[in-house]
Amino acid sequence: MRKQPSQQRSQHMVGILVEASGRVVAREGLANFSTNKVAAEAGVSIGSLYQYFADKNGLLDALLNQMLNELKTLIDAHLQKLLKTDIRSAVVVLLRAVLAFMQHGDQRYLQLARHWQQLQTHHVVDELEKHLLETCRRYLLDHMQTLPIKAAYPVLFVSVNSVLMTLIRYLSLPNPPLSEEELVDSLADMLAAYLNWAAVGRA
Amino acid sequence: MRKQPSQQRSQHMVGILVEASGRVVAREGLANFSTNKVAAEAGVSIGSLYQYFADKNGLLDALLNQMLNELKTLIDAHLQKLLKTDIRSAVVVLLRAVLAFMQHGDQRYLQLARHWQQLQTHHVVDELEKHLLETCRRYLLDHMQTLPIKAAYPVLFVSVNSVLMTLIRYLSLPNPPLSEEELVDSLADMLAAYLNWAAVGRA
Amino acid sequence: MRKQPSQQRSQHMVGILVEASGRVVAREGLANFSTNKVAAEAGVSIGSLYQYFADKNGLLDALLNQMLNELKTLIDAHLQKLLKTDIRSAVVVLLRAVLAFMQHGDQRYLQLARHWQQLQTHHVVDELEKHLLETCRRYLLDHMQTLPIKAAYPVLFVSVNSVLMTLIRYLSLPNPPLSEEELVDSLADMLAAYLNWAAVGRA
Amino acid sequence: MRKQPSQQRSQHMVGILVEASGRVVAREGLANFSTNKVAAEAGVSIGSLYQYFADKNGLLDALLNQMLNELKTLIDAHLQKLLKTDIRSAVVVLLRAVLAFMQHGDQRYLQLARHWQQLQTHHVVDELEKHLLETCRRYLLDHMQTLPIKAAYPVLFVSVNSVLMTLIRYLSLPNPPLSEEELVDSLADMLAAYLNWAAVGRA
DNA sequence: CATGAATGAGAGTTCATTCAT
DNA sequence: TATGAATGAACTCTCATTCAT
Repeated sequence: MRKQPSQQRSQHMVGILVEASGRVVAREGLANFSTNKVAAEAGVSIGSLYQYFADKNGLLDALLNQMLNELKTLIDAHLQKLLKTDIRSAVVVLLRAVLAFMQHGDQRYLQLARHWQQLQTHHVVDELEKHLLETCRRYLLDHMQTLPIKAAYPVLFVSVNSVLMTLIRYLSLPNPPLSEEELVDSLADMLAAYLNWAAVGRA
Repeated sequence: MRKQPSQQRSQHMVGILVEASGRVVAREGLANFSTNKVAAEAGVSIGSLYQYFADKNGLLDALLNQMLNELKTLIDAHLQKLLKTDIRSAVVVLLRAVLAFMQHGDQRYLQLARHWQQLQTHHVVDELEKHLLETCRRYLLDHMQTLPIKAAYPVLFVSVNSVLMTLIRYLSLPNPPLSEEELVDSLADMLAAYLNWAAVGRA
Repeated sequence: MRKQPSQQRSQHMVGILVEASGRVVAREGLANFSTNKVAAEAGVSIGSLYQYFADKNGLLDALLNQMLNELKTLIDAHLQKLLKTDIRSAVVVLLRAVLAFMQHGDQRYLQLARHWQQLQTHHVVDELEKHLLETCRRYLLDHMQTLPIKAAYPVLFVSVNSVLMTLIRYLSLPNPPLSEEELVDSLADMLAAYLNWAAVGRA
Repeated sequence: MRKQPSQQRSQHMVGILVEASGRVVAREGLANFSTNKVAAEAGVSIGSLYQYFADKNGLLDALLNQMLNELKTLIDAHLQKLLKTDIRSAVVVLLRAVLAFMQHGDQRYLQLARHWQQLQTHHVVDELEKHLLETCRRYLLDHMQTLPIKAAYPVLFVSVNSVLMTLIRYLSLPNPPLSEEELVDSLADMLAAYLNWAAVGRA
């Protein structure tokens, strides 16, 4: 059972452990991530770790949630700006921000993104998808006139996931066969073409 | 050095072990895949397993290659038909075939697809991508007149991966929020819109 | 990295494991020495063993170092006495001490001595040889007048190894064809004759 | 049970297997010596191997016996010459021959000599020792006048083993701290000094 | 007799988790 | 609560030996 951190010390401890997890993931990769290493990295006993996290997955859960929240914040930070531009520019801005986010600092999130499949917790990807879907929906709502799409769910699902998953695939490549510029541009082109088509073609 | 035990018995044993690997992967997932489980599943001693496969990765390699070859065959089987239709129909046909393939039987390939990141041998995904890229290129070459795209690499990369990765994402969802029909249609729409745009927009 | 568990408990555990290693070596020989057997012999889990020793060699290293230190102590304990007597007596005293040491208790050290070749860590034999060589050199220095040898390395090498290796050979014999007395006397005679000759013959 | 090779084919087979064993030992070392490798090296099935040799040790036994016989032959080949010279020269000649023998060709015997301790079969060393002892005895008998030793067993034991074991020790050193010349000379000096002393000192 | 596929005990090692202190 | 020594099941892989063909 995960402990309900009701006090400051607990919160503090949880923070320290998640931070340590991040460093371990960044330094050793997900494959070499272990509870003992996290405890050592945090300068905390392994016993204490288990007071705050039910098991190894709990740590990764928390780390992923942290990532999720930072990503949500990132998106929301760009939201007002995004709502005012055309799709292509919006996608470009968003993708550049996400790419930068993934690569910043010690790359802990890059490691997670590259291996999200083996993480039990799909809920993070689901949540991120949901957030993006809603952002999308809002965008389309704001652009009803130029892009009169009835925001059909399948269109959004395919749009969001194509971009997201292709990004992850790109980040997984040791020697990417195309530059970030090219990737971002192409994805933006694709999405713009798709949504424009969806607006016009169905009109 | 592994022995290269000759002919029928070997092939038989190799087949049995790969088949057992498939069942273990299907039942327990890639994370819980182990040589002992495969040997037990195959009703064979662990020693025998190591007469035919150098190590654990050899087993996964074989399983992945099997999948790769079946996928290639699947694609090539549809090739002539695909070359004669428009993009949208081509994508629809291909996706339906791949979806059926991924879900048939015990879903062993689905497990592999979901966890392709942790497989040492990225070469299988890379090969599949390559095969699809070439198929794509050939298709575009055959449709030069209606789709005069200079087959820029980024366009192909984004096209192939958007479809492939979104498919994998869809197959990973325990409760997919859209039907296969919807998924296939939307992906086809997107790709058609993108490639048409690429042809026209750049002309 | 092994933990460096601190102080008493550590030392205790290390002691227990080295002691158990000794018993296993004594009982089963070096060829059948295994980490699992040591853990079982120590009444400790295999996991615990690996908290204190990096690997199988670590265990043997410790055992060998123990032996090395005891031997060094043994030699040094006799040093003052040795320096005051003639060579023959010195060799006799030393050999008797080493023989007793090798045979005491469960003969664990005898096993090690017999199989020193297959120990990765030749450094123990080398160290012992070095210690003996230095003791020799010091002895000769103290007896410059009666034994004016320029302490040529080959002379020392042959002296030390002849005695040491013949001793090991003797200890390896299940039914020695001569008594300890006879062995010790003969070796002492040989060494005395050699060094005297070296002193006189080269003068 | 070892098969009694009563026919030519058997003899031939035994020879082939022993020869193969030699090559495997030479190439891979004693630690990596395995029955399967020997069978493969001999171009014979592992099953056949076990028709001629009871177990792994049987092979090494045979190999050691081969070595023993070659060494005996070597000694005997020098016998007449040796009997006519002084001890020092005799030891020098013998040691040079043995050193050359150990290092010739593919060094299979060097591997065996370096690891004789872990070979179950001490009887080979025993036999060699016996042969050398008898050769020694005969030598002393022939030199009764200049070396009137009553051929006491301990003297012979120490003489033979000092030389033999120091030689093995020398051959075990990866970076010998003295040259073969120095080794041979020093051992010869030691033995000559010892036996001369034994003759004179006891006279 | 020859074959060589099959065996399986046993090797070294890891790591998530527990529990006495 | 905090600790961290202790646990042991599970892992990958080897190799001497057997036995059905």
